[in-house]
Amino acid sequence: MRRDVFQGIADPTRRAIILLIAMQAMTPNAIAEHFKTSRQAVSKHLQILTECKLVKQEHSGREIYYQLNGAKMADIDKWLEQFKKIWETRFNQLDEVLLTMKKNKK
Amino acid sequence: MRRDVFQGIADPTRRAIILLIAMQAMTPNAIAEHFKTSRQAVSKHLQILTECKLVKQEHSGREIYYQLNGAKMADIDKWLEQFKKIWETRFNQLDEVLLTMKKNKK
DNA sequence: TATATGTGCAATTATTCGGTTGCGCAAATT
DNA sequence: AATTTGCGCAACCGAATAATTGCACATATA
Repeated sequence: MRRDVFQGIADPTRRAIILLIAMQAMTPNAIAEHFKTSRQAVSKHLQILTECKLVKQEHSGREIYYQLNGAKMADIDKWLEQFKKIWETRFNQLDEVLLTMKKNKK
Repeated sequence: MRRDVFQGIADPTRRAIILLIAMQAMTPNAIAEHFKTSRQAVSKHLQILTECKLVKQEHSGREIYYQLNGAKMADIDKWLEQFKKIWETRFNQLDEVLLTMKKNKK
């Protein structure tokens, strides 16, 4: 299944997990302790987060530390950037309109 | 049903709709023309976007113009801000570590 | 070696999601 | 007044989602 970042952050539990491991890389068990759901459920969320590259694994013996992939978080920022540009353009157009009005006035 | 912004932007069609009306407010029919889905399907997406306040309506006779609520888009930006702060803190801590190492060296 | 621990994976279930179709209603058009 | 147009709403359907439970397997620990 093809996942994207926006699907990754859609679930509130997953956003909480992201926030947790943003501060410190953690194992599934350690993460699960912070929630009232089972470890397996957390593991599934981690799988989804891994699929959309929001999270990276680091193996250490039998433990697996999950850590946030900051670069992928930037994808969201990038998407938002689009709208900032659109709004800027809007304002520029508004400026032009005002300028034209001013010209026609005199 | 309680919706949040992240659920709103989770679906690719909805993101496309958001982008469309970001440029110009549009009616459901006009929006639907840009996709291969039915008007009713688009209407459902608009309903969801309205529920999470990402979109506002403006009635004009029997037509309804949907426009983007930029303020709500900022919610996403706000959420991302958290992580930027966490990362900054991380870097500051790294600075401290390097500083401590430097001190111990001499 | 036997046991405990950390993990992923498969099967199951209830719920939600995205879509279609059909309908009713109010506003425009004829 | 009759018809067309734009819209929301409800019923329905197949697919995806989130969560639970049970299991298998590798790595520590006794």
